[in-house]
Formats: sequence, structure tokens, C-alpha cells
Amino acid sequence: MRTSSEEDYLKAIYALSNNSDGASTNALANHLNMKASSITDMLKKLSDKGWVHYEKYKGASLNIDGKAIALNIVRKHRLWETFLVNKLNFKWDEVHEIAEQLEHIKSNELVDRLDDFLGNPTFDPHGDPIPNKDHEITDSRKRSYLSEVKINREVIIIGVKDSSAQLLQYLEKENMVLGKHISVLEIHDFDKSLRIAINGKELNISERVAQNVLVQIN
Amino acid sequence: MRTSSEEDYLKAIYALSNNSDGASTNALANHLNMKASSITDMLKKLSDKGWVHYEKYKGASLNIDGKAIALNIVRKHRLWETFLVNKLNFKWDEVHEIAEQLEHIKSNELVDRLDDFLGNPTFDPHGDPIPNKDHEITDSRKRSYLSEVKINREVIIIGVKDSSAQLLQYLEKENMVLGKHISVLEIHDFDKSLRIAINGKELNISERVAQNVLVQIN
DNA sequence: AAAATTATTTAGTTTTGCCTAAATATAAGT
DNA sequence: ACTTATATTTAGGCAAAACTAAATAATTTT
Ligand SMILES: [Mn+2]
Ligand SMILES: [Mn+2]
Ligand SMILES: [Mn+2]
Ligand SMILES: [Mn+2]
Repeated sequence: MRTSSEEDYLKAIYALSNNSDGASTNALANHLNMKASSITDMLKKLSDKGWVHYEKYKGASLNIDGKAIALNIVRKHRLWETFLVNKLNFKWDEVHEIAEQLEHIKSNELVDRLDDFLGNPTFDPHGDPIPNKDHEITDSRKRSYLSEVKINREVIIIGVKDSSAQLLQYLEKENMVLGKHISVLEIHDFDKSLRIAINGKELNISERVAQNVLVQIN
Repeated sequence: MRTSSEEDYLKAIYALSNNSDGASTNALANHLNMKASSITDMLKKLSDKGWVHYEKYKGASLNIDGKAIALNIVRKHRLWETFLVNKLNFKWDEVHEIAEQLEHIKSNELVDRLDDFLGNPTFDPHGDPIPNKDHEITDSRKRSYLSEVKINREVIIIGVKDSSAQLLQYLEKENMVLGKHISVLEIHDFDKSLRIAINGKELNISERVAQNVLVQIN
């Protein structure tokens, strides 16, 4: 048996394990809005359960079982988000909180049927890849942040780095949604802000925004 | 704020409050598979929160706020069951457990959109009425248990008293599903078992089964 | 009406998941 | 290298939601 809380910790460790080094206590505390001491407690428990490799003062990383659980939660989160947007007409900035709850519903049958009902989607409403039944993520697209794209190279918006409601609403307003084609026309020396071409128009965006938009390089 | 546990208690009190008298401690303990002492603890808390009227040794009943919460949970439970059966092709005996979890997802927007997505259904897969947004149940059908129907009176199956998987699977196998027309041909003196006409055939069922099948009398 | 049975409450305990405050380890600055 | 700052752990505590065992109230039987 597994609690929702344990699942959220495993998901957080997965999210914060970038290269191959794990996640630090403080990074987890920050990510989960908790105190560091609570993290230490839980890491010990997760280690006892055999889901996490934990050494004092050296942070935590997922072992095989833990990673499978984390990816299963991520899969459920992204499938539910897809359901909420595609079937219930929620906007992409409204679904995270609800999926945060739905991801903990226990029923393998439910996940698989939901997956089929949605047409086995490969990406969620924020462009994040959805792991398959075997917890595998396949995303072969060449990706880059918009802030790092060369001048006059046409790229396609495929995701966001941070999916906070603020950013998503801003992008929505400027019609910078998934699938749109963009060219960077100019990068201003002064503040690194970008002038881009999109939807047949021109538009200025800040470096900060560009750093949070993921694009596919053809 | 409200916990899932509190919600389950309120729902149980609602389910066990038949006429106007509330639910007893032991009845609740039995219904929720808990010990009586746990019930007493929670009834005090729910009373403090103003959702339940509780007097020592006299059981508990819902007050206005408590009833609204209970009906909201029932609404969500039945809408999710409808979703699982109508959209994800679950069988009617497979959905209760999952709905027991889904009913606690917090988002008014979600419930309303789900309701619309399902076409504002009025009954769930077991024939139970679904409360509307204002927590009102309207079910004007004349109902009776099949065990009390007079000989040769044609009735329609509209629900079950107990929706355990065992009963549901039995009914499924005999094709005694919602909407079917039935006539009671004979009641055997010996064991009160019934001979009924259904689907153009004749069939014997026990008194026990008949006591758990709800029918509409035209 | 008294005794026996059943229902309910009280008292005390456990586990989970969080917290604060204090202690200690690690990393950074001079 | 020594001092300061930051990160992490330890110790102790708290609230929620369950439990067991014992006490008491209510109901039923004789
Ligand atoms: Mn979550
Ligand atoms: Mn997402
Ligand atoms: Mn429930
Ligand atoms: Mn039902």
C-alpha cells in the first residue's frame, strides 16, 4: 500500500532528478512547500520501503521500483489533464490542481480505459510527454528553449518549462499556444528581449518568457 | 476545509437516516466497517463543525449544512459512476469502489462540467437518482420491491436495493437489467420464490433476490 | 424489578504526516 | 585554516483518524 503523500514525494524526486544525481532535501522541501525536517522523515521511510536510495546529507534518488511508481503517477496526471482539456473543455491553465488530486485515484483498469478513451495521447495539454503503460517516455523531437533559438530559424512551440497559471494565461493571450510556428527576428542587446514572428504578426516578448517556452527545431 | 473521512461519515449518516430519525452509532460503525468508538469520536467533531446534530446515546442526524454536503458527495459519486459506465465501458458491478475515491475530488467546476459532458443524467447505472446542482433529488416514479408486486402486473426494473457486485453480476447473468419489463407469474408458497416472465422467457428467482430489485409500477 | 444483554461512551494507545527549535554537518568566504 | 553561512538532521510535539479495553447507559428478558 501507498499513500498519496508518498506518491507526491516520489513524483517530486523524479521531477528534481535532472541528469543522474538525485534531489536534495531543501530542493524537495521547496518544491513540495514543506519544511526540510519533514522531507528527511519521509526519505527515511521511502528508503525503508525500497523505493528510494538515500544517504544522509547526500540527497535522494529513485531506484527501479520508485521510478516505476513515479512514472505511473506522472502518466495518470497527464492523462487526467488531457481528459479535462479535451473532453471537459477546461483551459490549459486550469487543470493542474485538479489533476494533482486525480493522479492518486487507485485503479489500473481506470487508467488504461481512460488512455483508450482519449485515443492514447502522447502529449498532455502542456506539451509534456505521457508515459505509456510500461512507464516508457518516447519523445524524439529535437527541443530547445525559445531563448536559445538562432535568428530566422523557424521553430514550433511544443511546451512550457514552468506551467504556472500566470505564464499559461500570458501565452494564451498572445496566442502563443502549442503547435504555433515562430521565427525569432531579433534579439535586443539591451535586455535580451525577443522580437518574434507568429500568426503572421510581429511581437515582443521578454527573455524570461522565452526561457520558459519549449520549441521543436526541425 | 473538509476531509474525505468526514465526507464519508456524512454520506453514511445520510444513507442510514431513513424516515426522519437519524443514524445510530452501531449502524454507522457497521456501515463504515469501523469500531463504535471511532464513530463517537467523529460524531463529536462533526457536531462541533455544525454539520450534524448529535446527542449522547441518541444517534446523529444531519442538519442543513451537513445534508447539503452529503448530497453533494452523493451527486459526485453517481455522476462518476455514470461516467465510468457510459464513457469508459465499465460494467455496473465494477464502478462502486472507484467512485468511492472519485467522489472526494474537490472542484465544483469539475462536477458541473462532468454533469454537462454526460448530458445531465438523472439516474446512475444502478438506477439511483442523481441530485442536481442545488442538491435536489426528483424521482416521481412509483416504486416497489419486486417481492411485493401483485401477480400478473407488468413492472419495469429501475434499480437495486443493495448494489453489491454479487447481486449485480447475478442480475446481469439473468439479463435482469435496468429497463427490462417483468411480470410476476406465480409466488411459490413453499419458499416465497417467484416465477417471472422476462425477455419472452420464464425464470425462477429467490425471494431474497426479489427483495433487492426495485421496480416501477405504472 | 432485577438481571442479563446490548449499545454507547470514555480513556488510553498507535500510526501517519506534518511542524518548531536546536544540534550538527557541509560548503563558502576571507 | 578559520570563521561564517547554509544545508541537513535530530529531538520532541501535535492533530487526525483509527484502534482496544474498560466503564457506563439503555434496553430487553426473565
Ligand atoms: Mn498529487
Ligand atoms: Mn501537464
Ligand atoms: Mn468515499
Ligand atoms: Mn450507484
